[in-house]
Amino acid sequence: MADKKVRVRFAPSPTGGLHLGGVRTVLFNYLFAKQHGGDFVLRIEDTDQNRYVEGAEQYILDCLAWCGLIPDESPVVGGPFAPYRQSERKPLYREYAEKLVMEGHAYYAFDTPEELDAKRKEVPNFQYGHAHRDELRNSLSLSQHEVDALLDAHTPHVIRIKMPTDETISFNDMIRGHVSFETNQVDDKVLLKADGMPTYHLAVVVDDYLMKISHAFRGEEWLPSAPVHLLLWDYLGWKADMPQWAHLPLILKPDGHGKLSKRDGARLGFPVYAMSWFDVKTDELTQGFRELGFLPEAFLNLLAMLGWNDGGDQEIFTLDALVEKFSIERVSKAGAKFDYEKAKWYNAEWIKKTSAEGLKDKVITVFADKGVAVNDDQYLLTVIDAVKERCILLPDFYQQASFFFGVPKEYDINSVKPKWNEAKDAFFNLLIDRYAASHTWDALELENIFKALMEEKALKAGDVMLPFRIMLVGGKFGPHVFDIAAMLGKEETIGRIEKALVVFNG
RNA sequence: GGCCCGUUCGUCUAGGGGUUAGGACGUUAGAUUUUCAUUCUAGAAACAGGGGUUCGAUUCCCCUACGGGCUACCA
Repeated sequence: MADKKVRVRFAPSPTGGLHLGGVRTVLFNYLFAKQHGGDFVLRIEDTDQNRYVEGAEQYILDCLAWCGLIPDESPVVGGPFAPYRQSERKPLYREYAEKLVMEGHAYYAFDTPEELDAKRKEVPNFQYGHAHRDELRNSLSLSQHEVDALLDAHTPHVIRIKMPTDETISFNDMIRGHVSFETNQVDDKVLLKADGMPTYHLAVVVDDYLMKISHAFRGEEWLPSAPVHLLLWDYLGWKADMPQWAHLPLILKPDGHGKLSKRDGARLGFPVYAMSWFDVKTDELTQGFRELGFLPEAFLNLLAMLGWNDGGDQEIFTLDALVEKFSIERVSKAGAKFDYEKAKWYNAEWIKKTSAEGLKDKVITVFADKGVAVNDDQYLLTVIDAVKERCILLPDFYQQASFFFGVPKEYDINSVKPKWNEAKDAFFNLLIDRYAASHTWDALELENIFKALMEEKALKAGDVMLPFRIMLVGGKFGPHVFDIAAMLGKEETIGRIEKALVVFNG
C-alpha cells in the first residue's frame, strides 16, 4: 500500500445544484492528485432513484469544466474502471452484500418502514443495533426456516451490517489525527436497499476498492459513518487496500450557525452554487458564482483559502501554485463561515490581475447580454485596461464601460442642472471649437486645451469638470475624463458635448 | 437525548511553553484622485471559562461552556 498510485475521487449524487463546499472538495481532491501525479476520478453516486434529477450529471460536468478541474476518468470519458455510474454497477453490490451475510457480518432484515417507525416511537433513542435487533424481523431473530420462506416469497428486505459489540474502531484522519468510535453506539446501517441498490455505505467501499482509490477526502458530515466503512473494508478482506481518509471541515453560514445552504444565499444575497441551477420541481432558479460574474480562477482561489493556507501571507494563488503548495495536513479542522465580502475581494483581485486579452471574451459576453455589440477588439482591450481596476464582478464592466460603446442614454442631470448657467454653456461651445481645431488628440493635450480655456473664462475646475464628465459618461463614474475623451476620439467627443448641451439647456 | 468533531480579532487564518500574538477581508482616520474606484499610510480589533503540568501557559492535559455534524431502505 505504501507505493500505491495516488487515485482520488469526487462522488456526487446527481440531485441538483453543485454547492461551493462540493467544489472545494473537488478542488482539494484535484490538488492532491495532481501534486502526486495521480488520477482524479469522477464517480456518479446515483443509487437513490427517488432523488435522481435529470440533467444534474451534465450540470456537474459543466461546473467542473468551468472550474478547470477536469476528471481523468468519468462517465463521459470512461476509464479502466468503468462504468462510473453506480446505477450501472448495480448487480455488483448484491454479490458483496450476500458475501457479508454468508460470513456473518451482515443479515437480512424484513421490517417494513411502518414497523420501523413504530419501533422508533416506542423506544426512545432507538437504534437498529445490538440492543434491539432481536426484537425485529431479521435473519438474526428469525429461524433459518422462516428466513428461507420469506426469501422464497420474495418478501422485500434489506441487508444490514451487523455491528460488533464492545469494540473500538479507530483510524488516523489526515486532517484530524486519531479518531475513534465505540461500535455499540453505531447502528446496523442498511447496506443494500429493498430495490437492490446499495446505500452509500456499501457502494463507497466497494467502488473505492474496485477503483483502487488511495485517498478518500469528503465532508466532515461523513465522520460518524466512518466506522461502518472501516468495518466493511475489514469484513470484505480489503483492509490492506483501504484509502487514507481525510474529513474536510464544513462551510458554515456567514451569520447564525449551521451548514451553508442555498437558502442562505437567497436570503443573504450571494451565490452558493458554482453555476446557476434551475430546479424544475420548484420552478426556481438559484444563481451561481459563474453567472454572477466570478472568474473561475477567483472562485477556486477563494475556495482554497476557506480552510487551507500555506502558512505564509500569500492570499492569491493560481491553480498551478495551489497544486504545488497544497497540503492536506494544513487544512484546518474547524468549519469556516463563508464571507461573501472577501469572496468579492478575491474576484476583484483576479480581474485586476488578468490581462485585457484574458478578460476580453467574458466582457464581450457581458455586453452581449445587455444588447451591446462590440466590434472593435483593439478598442475593447483598451477599454478593459482603463476600467478593470474598478470592477469587482464581471457585470460591472457594463456599468463602468458601456458609455465607451454608445452615447449615454441618460444624464445625471441633477448633478449639473442646479449650477448650470450661460457662462458654462459658452465655455463648452468654445471648447467644441478648440477641440475641433486641435491637431493632436491625446489626454494630455485635451486637458491642456481644457484648462487654458478654463483660465480664460475664469472658471474653476469644479465648475466644468463634472459637467464634462457627465456629457461623456452620463454619470459620476468612470476613468479620468480626459482619458475617456482621448479614447472616444474627436468626432464622438464633440458630438457628445453638443448632444448634452441640448439637454442641459433644455 | 446519544455519539463524533471542533473553539486565536466581526470573518478567513498564522503562530506556538517565554512573541509588541502576525497577515488578509471588512471597518475607522488620513494622503492621492476636486467623479468614483484603485493605490498608499495609520488605527481599532482575538488566544471561550475553570482547573492542572510548569519557573512560566494562548500553546500540553482534564473538565465545563459554547458551536457544528450525525443519529433514513439520502448522499
